[in-house]
Amino acid sequence: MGTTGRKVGRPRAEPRPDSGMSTRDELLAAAAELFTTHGYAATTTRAVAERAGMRQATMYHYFGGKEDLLAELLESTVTPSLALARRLLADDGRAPEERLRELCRSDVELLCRGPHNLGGLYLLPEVQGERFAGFHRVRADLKDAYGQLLAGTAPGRTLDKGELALRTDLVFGLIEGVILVHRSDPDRPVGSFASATADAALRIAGTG
Amino acid sequence: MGTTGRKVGRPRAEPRPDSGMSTRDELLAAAAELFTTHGYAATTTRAVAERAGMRQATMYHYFGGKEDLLAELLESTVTPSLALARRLLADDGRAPEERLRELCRSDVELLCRGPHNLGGLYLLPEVQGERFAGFHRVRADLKDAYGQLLAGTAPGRTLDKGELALRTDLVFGLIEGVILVHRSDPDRPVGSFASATADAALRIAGTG
DNA sequence: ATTATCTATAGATCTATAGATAATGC
DNA sequence: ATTATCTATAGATCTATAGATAATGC
Repeated sequence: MGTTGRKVGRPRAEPRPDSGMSTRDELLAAAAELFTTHGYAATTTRAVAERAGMRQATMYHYFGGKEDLLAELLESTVTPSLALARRLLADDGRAPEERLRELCRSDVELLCRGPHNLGGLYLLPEVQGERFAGFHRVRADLKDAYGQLLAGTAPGRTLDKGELALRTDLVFGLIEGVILVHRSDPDRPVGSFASATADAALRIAGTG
Repeated sequence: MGTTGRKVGRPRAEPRPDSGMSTRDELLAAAAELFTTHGYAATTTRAVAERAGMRQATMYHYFGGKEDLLAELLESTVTPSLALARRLLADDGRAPEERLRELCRSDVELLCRGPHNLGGLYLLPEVQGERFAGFHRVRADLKDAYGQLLAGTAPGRTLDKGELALRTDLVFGLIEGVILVHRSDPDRPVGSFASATADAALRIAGTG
């Protein structure tokens, strides 16, 4: 269990310095990079495996196939966001506006940080398939959390249900739209952009 | 030149009622449907051709390959939008806010109307490739038009260049984000949604 | 003995081209 | 003669499995 590479098993055909990640995580990282840049269907299992430093067939020791890689990546991008949303919903001590702003800011950071545009996975057409129901459930829960925070935001005026749902969609759309903005300009400084987007979200919410 | 189908050339193996469209347009329509639902790489030339009612090889009589189909579809979705933006920019008679609102509303309608989610083509990862430089140029021009209208919108306060660019990105991101909103709820009534989105855009622009 | 990896490959595609064919047009 | 289509196919993949191999662990 030292810091040097695992030694059990046949050695790789083309050895590499230890990345520190597990082989499984190396495969996920390679898939993330290739899926976001070339797309899911255009990425071959061979490309993923060799980017991760092994031969094509070896991938099947860790994953049942390409779909499993995408499913796991998708859920890993949206799960931390839902966790934060739940914490914020439970936090009575702060004004709903502040909590909504923080959720927006954090999500923009999540979508824009990281080596590859991981958020870009949302854009893949394959994601619509019900093979990825797990992801869709988590995403729906997250959107629901946005809606609840947003509802608490306008105590003065009463918003009817339809109006509330519409504003939730617009705010959620703005945040997910960030993926496209980030794709067309990946080098933008993230921090100030996240704050500005959160401000814009609050203006859409109606508490400007 | 009657309204009945063209008769020249070998008949199709599986005849169909005349759709009224040219064969070329039938191929484009088939490609639009399949690209938006299954993605570009996952769509085979055979699938496109057969959806359009002919055998795979016949497609090559009309297009050089799959890429040509996507390039033409992409440009056709963004070109009408740029045309409207240019008309609005030239129209001194109306307030910039009103013109920006109309551009936003029209773009949301364009992205949401139509049989398939044509706007969904923007989301395909392949689109980033420089093979589609034509599309990117038109899209950049469109974004520029948004920026110019937005600049005219705030005559009171002076926005510095960076602030203006940021707001343009946010407004443009909101509009393109509509593609994602529409994808997750395709049956929403478009008209009122377009108006609401345009209002939200103006709030982001700073002229609420 | 267990493990992680390798090599090899069957079977199933998919794209693009070559060349034949069945209509109309002249 | 021209045209739109067809059939057939070469060549290039790609996925997933079978089975061998080269390490460590006991």
